[in-house]
Parts: sequence; C-alpha cells; structure tokens
Amino acid sequence: MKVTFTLSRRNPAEPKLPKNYQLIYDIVEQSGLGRHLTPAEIYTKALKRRPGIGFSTVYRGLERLRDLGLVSELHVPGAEAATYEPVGPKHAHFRCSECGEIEDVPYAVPSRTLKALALEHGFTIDTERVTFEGHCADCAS
Amino acid sequence: MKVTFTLSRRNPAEPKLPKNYQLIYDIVEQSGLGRHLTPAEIYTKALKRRPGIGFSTVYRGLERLRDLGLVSELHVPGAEAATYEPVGPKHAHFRCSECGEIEDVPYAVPSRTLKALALEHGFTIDTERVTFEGHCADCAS
DNA sequence: CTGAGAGTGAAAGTCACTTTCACGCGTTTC
DNA sequence: GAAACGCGTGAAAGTGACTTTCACTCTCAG
Repeated sequence: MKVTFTLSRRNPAEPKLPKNYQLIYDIVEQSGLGRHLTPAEIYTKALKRRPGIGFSTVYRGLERLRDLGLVSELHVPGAEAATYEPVGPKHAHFRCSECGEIEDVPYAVPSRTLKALALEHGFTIDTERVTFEGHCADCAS
Repeated sequence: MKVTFTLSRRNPAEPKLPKNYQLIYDIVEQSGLGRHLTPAEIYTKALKRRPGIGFSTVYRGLERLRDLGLVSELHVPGAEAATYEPVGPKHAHFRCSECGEIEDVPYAVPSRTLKALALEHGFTIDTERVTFEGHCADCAS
C-alpha cells in the first residue's frame, strides 16, 4: 500500500524530515489510533520497507518525532518496553494485567481540576498520564 | 531512633515476616508519606542498619512487600528507577521534568467514573495511576 | 536433634535503551 | 563542477535497572 506523506502539509515550516524519519512516522500513523507499537515492532516493520535500516535510526526517529509532537510515547508500568501511537485526542490507557494488551480509554482529567491543582501546589502541569490496570473483557471471562 | 514493628498488629494473620523484610518495610515506613525511595536508596539505608545485606534481598523484600500490599511501588516515566512509598490514601503524582523531584498530589479518578468506564468497556479496573509532569515551584522561578 | 523449607548474598545474566564513531550522502558555496 | 560542510546513518559497544541462579545458612516443627 502506497501512502503519500502528509508531513509537509501538516507543518509547512518543517518540510524536510529525513526519509527514514518519515518512514517511521508513516508506520506509526498507519498502525492507527488505538494501536500501540514497541520500538522493536516498528523496527521490524521498517526493515521490510527499507532493508538495512538500523535499530538506532528507529530509536532516533521515534525520539525526534516525539519531540516534534508527531507521535505519542507511552510508558506503561508492567510493559517491558515503551510503546508509540499516533497523536490523537487526550485519552487514558488501560492495560490488562493478564494478557498485557493496551487499550485506549476516553478519559482525561478535567482541565478545571488541573488548573486548581497547579494553582494550589505552585507548579505548572505540562502533561498528564492516566493508566488503569485490571482484566480485559477477554481475560475476565 | 528505635521503632517497634507494627506488622503483627496490622495483619495478625501474617505474624512472621523475615527480619530483613521487616527492616525494609521499616525503612520505607520511616521515609514517611510523600517520600519516594529508589531501591538503591533503600539498599543504602538498609546497609547502615544491617551491614552485609545483599542487593537482591532488598529487591526481593520490596517485591514481597508490594505483593502483600504493605508498600506502594511507583513507576514514573522519565525517572530511571522505580520508587517505593508507604501505603496511604489514593493520590496522584507530580514529577518535575527539570529536577526530577516527585510530589504527591491529592487527586483520584472519581469512583463513579471508574465504574462507568469499566461497564462501558467490559473490563474490570484493579488499579489506577495518575501522573502529572511539568515544572515544580522551585524550578519554575 | 534433625531435616525440610524458607531466606540470603554474590555473581552472572538479561534487556531496553543510549552513546559513540566513522562513513556517506546531499546541499551549499565558491 | 569541485570542494567543504553538516546532518543522517548503521554497527557496535556501553549503561544501568532489574532478574535469575545457586550454594550456603538459618529457622523451626516434629
């Protein structure tokens, strides 16, 4: 499946992303919302499209894309590695402690609450992370 | 400072915790609510009280205490190691991205919300984790 | 006392991730 | 076009948290 890159359209001020980084971005985007890929999985997919690509390039690419805000990095306790997903609306994550599957959950701390907490404690909040753990529908049965 | 162990009072059915595990429990308890110790820090403190104690014993002890629900384990993205704190009321954590300091924040997802999410998605929620990141009062100035 | 099982410490292993470094490729500058 | 430059690249070694292994020791019920 051939996919045209939409990077320059998204951010015209940043037209030149190295092609390997575009490839990585492409892979994460194609995974779709709700999918969570580890660097190893992304590397495997990248290898198929560009044989010879190095592991370090994938790590570097993910780091860069994360800093640019083009992909989201997700650390979940219990999962052995970080996972990456396309950027999307703020949401929480649910991890099944039995099968390890990670699911998106539509929940975010109310911004009013965030403001109140920040004010009360004197800090500024840049990001919020909400993770639930339990048993998914499949494993519960 | 000599401290009497309160273990057996807390859980009379589990009167026999190995003394090294009691030591570790003691250290975490004494750190107080709001403190967050890494295994390395706990090991250092343990060494002073019981020279010769091994690293693996500390890890094993923390694991055991965590499973028994006597201490809380906390993984924070960005922090290099896990941290441990005494059990206490549910709360969220704030981590300063500049100095790495971790602070307790009195916030919990409303239980009604939890129930609603669980029902809607068909999973059961055992634990919830909320982490904020930003700049603490000291670093912001 | 005695034997089984739990606890212990040292050391080696594992694994995600980071760093280093020499090379290459494209871009810019005469 | 040719030389100079710099970012991107891949291989490989390094790092550090945690885990596993294993032989030894301690504890305690019988």
